[in-house]
Amino acid sequence: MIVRDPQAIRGDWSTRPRDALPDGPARLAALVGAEAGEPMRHGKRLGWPFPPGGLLIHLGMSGAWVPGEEPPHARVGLRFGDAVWWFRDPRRFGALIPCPAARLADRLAAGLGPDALLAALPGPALAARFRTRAAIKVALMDQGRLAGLGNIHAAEALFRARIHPAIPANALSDDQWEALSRAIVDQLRDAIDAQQDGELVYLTEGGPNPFAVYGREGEPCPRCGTPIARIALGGRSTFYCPRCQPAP
DNA sequence: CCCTCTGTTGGATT
DNA sequence: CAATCCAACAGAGG
Repeated sequence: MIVRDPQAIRGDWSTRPRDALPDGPARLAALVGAEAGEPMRHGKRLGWPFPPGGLLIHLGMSGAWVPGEEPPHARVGLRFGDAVWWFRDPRRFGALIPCPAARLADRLAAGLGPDALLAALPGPALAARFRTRAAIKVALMDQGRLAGLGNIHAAEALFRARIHPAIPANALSDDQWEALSRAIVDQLRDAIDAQQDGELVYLTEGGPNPFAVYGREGEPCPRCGTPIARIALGGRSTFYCPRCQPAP
């Protein structure tokens, strides 16, 4: 185990290096020699047992695990046999949280709604979790309502469902909830499939933009050709097609 | 070179 | 409540 940045090791789900665990490196070192168990996921969080210890992981905005030579911005390296896997995280919002194996599952799900893929909800159940006047796009990104959608996949799911991102969540029709329920699952499944035989991880890693509307302001909608629009919702850029996703 | 803007997350503040 | 700011850093553009 190699710790390049002790502040990547946190005591709780925090995006801030200042919330580093004081004895973080020692707590991580306690995992050395343990046999890895089956990793678990809930929303954007990971839990990885190394009984009797374990590790909770959040990649933040820019975190990734990469094998091989030490990359720039390496925070922690874990050795598995001959291979070293590096936690690389330029923006330092990612967190590695030591946690007893017995507590992993609880802490993994604490404060989160159901996982958008593992516990996908049919339309009516989805609607029940979104009784708010907040814009549907903002509500979709609230991990306490539904866990797993961030800025990119919330926008992409709304495009698939043909729903304008600024519509108040509690104003959607039954048909729209049904469409959104399917769109969320389809979006996440397709995104995961694309990553398994490609490397479409982040927009900034070079290569073409793999998304239908995200990051495509002014470009033609892939469905109707209308220029993609961009607005800010909840302080974040949101992309949509003004024709396929009509305003409320 | 310097300054400003933007960003894949999430929490606190206003 | 909804909008704004902030954390921390890099890259792009003026």
